[in-house]
Amino acid sequence: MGTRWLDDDERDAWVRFIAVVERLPGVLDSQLRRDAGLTHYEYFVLAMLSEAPDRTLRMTALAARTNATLPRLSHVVSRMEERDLVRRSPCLQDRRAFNVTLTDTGWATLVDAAPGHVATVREHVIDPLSPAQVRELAGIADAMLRRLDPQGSATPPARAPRTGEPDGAGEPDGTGEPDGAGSTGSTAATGSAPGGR
Amino acid sequence: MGTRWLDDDERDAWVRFIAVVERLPGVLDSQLRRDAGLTHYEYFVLAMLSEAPDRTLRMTALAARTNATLPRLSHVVSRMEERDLVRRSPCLQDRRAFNVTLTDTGWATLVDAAPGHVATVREHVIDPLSPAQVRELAGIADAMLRRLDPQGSATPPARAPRTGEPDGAGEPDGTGEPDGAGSTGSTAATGSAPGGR
DNA sequence: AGCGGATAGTTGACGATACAACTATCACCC
DNA sequence: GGGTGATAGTTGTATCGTCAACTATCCGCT
Repeated sequence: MGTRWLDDDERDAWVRFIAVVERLPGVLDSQLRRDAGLTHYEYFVLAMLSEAPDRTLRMTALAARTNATLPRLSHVVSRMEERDLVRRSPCLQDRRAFNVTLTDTGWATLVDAAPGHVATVREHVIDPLSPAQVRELAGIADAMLRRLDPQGSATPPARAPRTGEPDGAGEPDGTGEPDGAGSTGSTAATGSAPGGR
Repeated sequence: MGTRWLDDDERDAWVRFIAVVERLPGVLDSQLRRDAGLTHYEYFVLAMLSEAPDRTLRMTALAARTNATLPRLSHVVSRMEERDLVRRSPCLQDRRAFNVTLTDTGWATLVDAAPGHVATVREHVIDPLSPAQVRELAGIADAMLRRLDPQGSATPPARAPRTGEPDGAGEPDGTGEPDGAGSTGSTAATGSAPGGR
């Protein structure tokens, strides 16, 4: 069975796409590192936590939402814990598990970093595209994700919570909102994160 | 001046897109590492060289085509040289510069690796898309690339050779084709590379 | 000539990631 | 009620990439 090589359209799309995939992380990392002392991955961890109920997520769930492996997340969380950006606490329901919570320092760091980061994302990704292209891109990325992430663990806030529930699933505190900053703060933190709800 | 946050369409596109950007390299790397003992970046270096005239490119040109920094390329080439995949030789026209040439071993390694790699690219990137989406993707990636790489150094084979000409620009040997395998081999090597000419 | 700034590339140290073990707990079930 | 397999997470090592010097060469100018 011969290999199905890429035709001209396909090769053209692939070469450009892989160039973006290779170059974009470096751009995101260096802007955040320079302006906020964070890697893009660390930023994303903060953003995901900021949108979670009670600003808390289990390691496994956080790893899935941040598109990373568990060992990688574990190392990153250890370093972030030393900088007081997040805090680990044992999960009461499952003694193998840990919850990770955003600290006030982490929240402040995120709010600080968000405008510059969003500007970078706009400059390099969103603004060069027409509104129609932005919608196309969502569809295209979604199609790829179904192969790259068959469980759909990257964006679970939309569906049934199959696994990785944070501690105390039925938390008494009904306000999903973080204290203090109100909805403005939440949007700021989001920056590059899913629309939560 | 307030930050322009992302609206719903934009955030949706961004979150899915960044998930692909984060996950895809790992998938490409582990397939190639498992089946051919190469990283994706090393594969790409081999592929770019295989399409260059005389299978040779200067460091700077190769770095641009492979979307990498010069220090990174330098380290990678050193390792690949030890494995006899490529060879460095001083550039006669410019004594600061070096040419990198694909060896026969490197060519064979590339030909070996190509089918599996292309299959992976198809599975995760191309085949999930409709033909129309493939064309859309080329346009979208192109628009982003104009910001990420304003000089357009990623795909220069189409335009004027502003910099980084390989040694002996007017090489006597007129056949751009590698020896042996003919056009089939060339296509195989291409795999994930630009259509050269 | 020869000086100054830019370009080509290398090197070393450090930081971060992947991968493979390993521990501890859970869930099932016979 | 104890064994078995799966799950949650950590840790150590080896590798890879980035960043900041540093060397060598080239180009333009006076």
